[in-house]
Amino acid sequence: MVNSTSEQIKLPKTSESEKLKKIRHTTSHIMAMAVQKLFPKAQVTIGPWTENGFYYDFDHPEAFTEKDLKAIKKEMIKIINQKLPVIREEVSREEAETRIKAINEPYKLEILDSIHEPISLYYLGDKWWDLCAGPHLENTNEINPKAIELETLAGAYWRGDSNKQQLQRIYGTAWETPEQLAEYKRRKEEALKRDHRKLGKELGLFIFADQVGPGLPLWTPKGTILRSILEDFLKKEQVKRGYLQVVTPHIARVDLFKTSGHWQKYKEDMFPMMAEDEESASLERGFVLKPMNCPFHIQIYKSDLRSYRDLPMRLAEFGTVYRYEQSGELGGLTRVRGFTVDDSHLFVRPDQLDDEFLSVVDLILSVFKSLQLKNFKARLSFRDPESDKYIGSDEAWEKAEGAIRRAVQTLEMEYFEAPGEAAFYGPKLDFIFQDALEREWQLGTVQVDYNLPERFDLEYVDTDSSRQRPIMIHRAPFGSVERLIGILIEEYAGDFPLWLAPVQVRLLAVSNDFLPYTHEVCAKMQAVGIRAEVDLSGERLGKLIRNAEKDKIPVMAIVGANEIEANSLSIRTRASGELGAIPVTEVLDKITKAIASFGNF
RNA sequence: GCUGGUGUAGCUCAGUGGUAGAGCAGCUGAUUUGUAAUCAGCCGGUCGCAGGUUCAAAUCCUGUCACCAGCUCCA
Repeated sequence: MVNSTSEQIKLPKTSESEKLKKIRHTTSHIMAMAVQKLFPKAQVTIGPWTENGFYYDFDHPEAFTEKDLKAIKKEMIKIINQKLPVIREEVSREEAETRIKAINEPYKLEILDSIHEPISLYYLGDKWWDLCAGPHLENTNEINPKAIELETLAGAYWRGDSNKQQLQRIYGTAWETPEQLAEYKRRKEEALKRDHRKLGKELGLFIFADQVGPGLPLWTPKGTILRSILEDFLKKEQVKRGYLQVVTPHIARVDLFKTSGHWQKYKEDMFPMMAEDEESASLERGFVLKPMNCPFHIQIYKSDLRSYRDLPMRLAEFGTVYRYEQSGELGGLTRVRGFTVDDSHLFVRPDQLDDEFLSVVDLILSVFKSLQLKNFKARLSFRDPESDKYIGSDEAWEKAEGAIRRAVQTLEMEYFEAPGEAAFYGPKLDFIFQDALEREWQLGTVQVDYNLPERFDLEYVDTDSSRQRPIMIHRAPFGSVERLIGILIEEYAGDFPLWLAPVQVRLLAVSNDFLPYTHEVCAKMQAVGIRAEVDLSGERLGKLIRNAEKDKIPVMAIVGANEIEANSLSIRTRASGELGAIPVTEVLDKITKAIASFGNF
């Protein structure tokens, strides 16, 4: 239940509050000081704020434990109570270097190398200091010891580089008041209840089986309804827009992916090649599970000579791909090893590129609208000019990035640019969503690709009968059906809108005497395509309702003597509670209309 | 892949070296019930898996698998 007082407590992100920035920065320093007091061997590295707190990375030979966290927090409170002034001092690079060398902190020296003047140090009294740009509070006693918490331990690589030393990271949070901290904890608890892994299990949507393997979800009948409805919905939208559905196999010769370049780039991230014998294996001759659908669709395009009149050609497939994700990356439905992409590849002429791109974005936005997804960010994932992991000419990249930028500007979308996030063959427009724990995931994506048409030597015959090269647009509004469902579960907190709910109506008989009528009504509902079921458990009404509520069934229809008398149903919905008796025909009408309009009862 | 944590009945969890427990679910029986739990009985576990230490291991040690948090990666 929503607590009205706690609802009023605002929890600003760090970036929205100067005060919290100072509190968290200073608290992270206090934590580092406490750690070094208790663990003199610990070396300090960096300790920035995060949107909900802060962390500090330490190099320390022994692993910190949960017990250590308690001791560290105690020590922090002592430091706070010492009322140490926080003093800023600006020093020259040479002076900073001398002082860092004096306390033997090699990581800090590296940081010094990478920062620009002015170089500032912050002292906690005269007991401890850190190289830091601030801002900070003026005195440690401005921190409320009851408003801080050390949360969790984790490993983190120095400078985010997995080839470098792994450090120990301590995450903590700090607020202005204990009430804020309590509210923060409460919201974290709430978020945990929305976790799609928990809800997916409770609602019986999907399972994982040890014997099948990690990252390989199995879809139950209920979960399959969800998947199928989503797929059918998108297929209908695609038919309206001239897409052509295709089907391609799950495996292919490794050569296919050598031509596309995936093998060279992602060999380690693919399931191992299947070879007939050792000789074939050594010659890299064999079959692989597909990690992408594009090379298959390209083959279909190539299977015939295409005219400029055939373009744009939009080949679409719900294609299941397999990627050997690192074991530590797997989790729920958001990162799996086998997943289904609502993939399509559009082969277009250069003069069609901008319009096609716009209509793809339009499709994606309309899909999100129907799914009531609002909290997403548009990311322009461009090439990192420093990196050499991309294929293709600079000219092709510039053209592709230009097309994407023109599209978001034409549509006046809010977006941000992310250099280094491009695919190896082209830039992307990605739609980023957050899960219940505020982790970000890419769902929809549109990519402009000049490179694969080149690698596969794609052509069409132009008006002057010259051979021209088409451009490819890769696009997937859902991205991955699995990930989408994970996000939807969390977005809806398990309360699916009527058109998506695996069970739309559950009929509850007040006593077994009324079951025949209940079955009759259920059959009527099923006959018009409503997913209805009768509760046969024979429990009392209170229990039936409780179970239906727990199963998050959107519409409960209660049948007793009164309803049979009036040929009606007592309707109770998850969203609005008791609605009273409504004639059966009206109920059927309302439900079918609500489903058709993606609305509620 | 790396660091740390967790793994006990279908589910949620208790059990720190001495005979494996609870609630819910399931089954059976009684009850025939009007808007979030009717009562009673019964069933249910190689304590993730494999080694080891010990008279004795869910409990201690080693390895392994899976999951969780974070890091790294993500076509």
